[in-house]
Amino acid sequence: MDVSKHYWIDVAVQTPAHSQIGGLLSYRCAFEVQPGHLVRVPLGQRELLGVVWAISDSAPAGMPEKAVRDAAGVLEGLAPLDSAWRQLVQFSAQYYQRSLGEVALSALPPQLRDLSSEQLARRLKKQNTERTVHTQTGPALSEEQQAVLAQMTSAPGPFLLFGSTGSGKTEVYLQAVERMLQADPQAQALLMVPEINLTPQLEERVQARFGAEAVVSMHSGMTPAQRLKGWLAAHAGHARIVLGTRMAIFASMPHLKLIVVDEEHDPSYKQQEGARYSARDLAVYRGKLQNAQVLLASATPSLESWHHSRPAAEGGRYLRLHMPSRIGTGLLPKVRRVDMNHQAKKAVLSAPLVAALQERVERGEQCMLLLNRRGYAPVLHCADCGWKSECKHCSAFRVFHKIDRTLRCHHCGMTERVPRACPACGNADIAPIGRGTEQLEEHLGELLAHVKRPDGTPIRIARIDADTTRLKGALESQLAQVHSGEVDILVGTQMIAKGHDFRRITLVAAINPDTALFSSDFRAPERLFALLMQAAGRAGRDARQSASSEMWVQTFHPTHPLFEALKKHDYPAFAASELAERTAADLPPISHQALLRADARSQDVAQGLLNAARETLEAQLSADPATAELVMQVSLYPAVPMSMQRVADVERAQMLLESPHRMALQKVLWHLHGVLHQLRSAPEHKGVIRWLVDVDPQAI
DNA sequence: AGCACGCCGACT
DNA sequence: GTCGGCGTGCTC
Repeated sequence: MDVSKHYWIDVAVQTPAHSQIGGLLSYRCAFEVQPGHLVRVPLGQRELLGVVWAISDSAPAGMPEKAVRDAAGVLEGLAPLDSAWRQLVQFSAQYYQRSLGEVALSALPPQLRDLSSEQLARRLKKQNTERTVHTQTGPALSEEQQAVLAQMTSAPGPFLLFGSTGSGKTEVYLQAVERMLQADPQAQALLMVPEINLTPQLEERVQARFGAEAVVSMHSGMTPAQRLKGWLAAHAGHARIVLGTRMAIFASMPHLKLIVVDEEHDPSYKQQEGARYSARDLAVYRGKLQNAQVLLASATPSLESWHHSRPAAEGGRYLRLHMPSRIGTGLLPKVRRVDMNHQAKKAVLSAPLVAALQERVERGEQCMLLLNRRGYAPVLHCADCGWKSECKHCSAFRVFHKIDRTLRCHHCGMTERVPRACPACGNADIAPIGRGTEQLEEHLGELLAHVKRPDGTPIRIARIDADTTRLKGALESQLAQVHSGEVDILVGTQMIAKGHDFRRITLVAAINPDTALFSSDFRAPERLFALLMQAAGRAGRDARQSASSEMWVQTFHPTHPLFEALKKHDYPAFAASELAERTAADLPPISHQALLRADARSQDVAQGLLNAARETLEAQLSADPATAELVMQVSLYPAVPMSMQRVADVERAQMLLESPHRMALQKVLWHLHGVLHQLRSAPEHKGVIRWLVDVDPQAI
């Protein structure tokens, strides 16, 4: 391009979709750039980093030419982001209803924003070394593993690997990566895990196999400098393997050839703020875009992926691969249900479970108890006047934490010392209701105080939940204690059920899983089943003890089909019955949903905006023959308060949109966007703080 | 979202 | 008399 005369560029900068400048901004440009280059551009008083999206020889239409400002400069030495990356960002922005710039900029390492060209040049120089992969030979594969890898060579995918816990899925990932790296000297692979806690152990294994040089990690726990370094290495193609959490789906990887999504059912793959993307769904999209193989894997797949992997003749789009057997002689633990109807009233721990725990500890084995409620008791109550420990700012109870004698709101963080007497009537007799992990730990200590380990030392009980792992490194050190055998019984929330390979645990118990059976959230049973299967997978990982390992479930509904399926470790049966219900009720994955949420000072205002938006939208769509059909295809439900109606003095309401057609839903959402802009300034909607759209919400 | 400008309360 | 509260409005 002729440098003497300027031209125009359209740039994505970080502006939210609901501001008036949600789209691309135009600048005059006197230096040479290509789409995908990073540039600095003025906006108001500041100078921002932006991504060049388009280049044009003619001035932008619709604005006076002198209103167009000059781009300040380009980040030199950085290859432009390729078109696949830009398409991924563009698709995400559109699908999840955010501005292009917001998605693009949040996909880049934050440090890139405030780096001068000189600083960047120094970084690039340091990086600029080819890195080699040193592949160690992996273990011999089972027949099932070999069959899976063979299928991956003969079909394009995407694949859903349905493999039970302990069937050796990780080894399949590693060998798939190995094969791909060897076939193509440039190829890159992306391995995703749901949680940051799970990256170190996979990292260790990947580095042991391929050498530390060629592997980088990407997750939110890294320092800004580490993030930049890893990002640059992936962007340059030097990092052959990227390992990370959901954010890694946006890593710039020009030679991407394989994406693995481990534990693909895990809700953590769905971002819950900003652009609410599903990294798992984007992985499938990105695979198509870059012609990379996509492998989703789980022992309890999401019903979405299960449904998509039905036989092709029935419309399935993924190829389902099976690995049913546990490696070695290991067996899945026996599932035992305890009918709590036949236990002492108000007992937290049933007598047979207590006896089993004692027996295991005395044999030198470890046990794990799951209770999905942290704190000591979920609510404090006055028997005299009926006062309960409500939070002033949220529609929730403050949880009693005995350890520091506080009442804490788990939603807004409001913390107060426990009152000595009832704040409403002065009665001194206030008591906790219900149990949390803290109380379970205490209670267990009392019940088993007399129990000794085989070496005669006293029993040791530990608790792991969000409260005990608040400090950095706390989780690691606590897990290490479990591994080293210092701990006999581990009590915790679901964070202990995920992925940690505890070799000596032989008994896992779910203390009170019943609430999920009758939840208003239609996905609650699916999540419970996955959690219990995953928890069961924690028991008996050591083959020598797997024959005697057990998964206990305390329930008032022992014959519930969910527990029947769990007992048989029969995910397909569970999935079939859930899918039948979803089909009958027209719920996802049969239909598609989106939520429009409004936050306001009052519930009326929040609902008012949503209902006005619905009515305006339906009127507008019906009036135009080109869009009238959409009204028939998409159901818009009346606004309702969210299940957590008030958080930190903000009232929240939501409106559900549902459609059998994904595209129709998308179109309606974009119209809705315009309608909300029209409505926002009307006086009756004063007091609206914000609105947001959640496409494919995972909880309603 | 930032960041300005702009008009009313308690402080060196 | 100023410092500063956050309400409205604009940014290629």
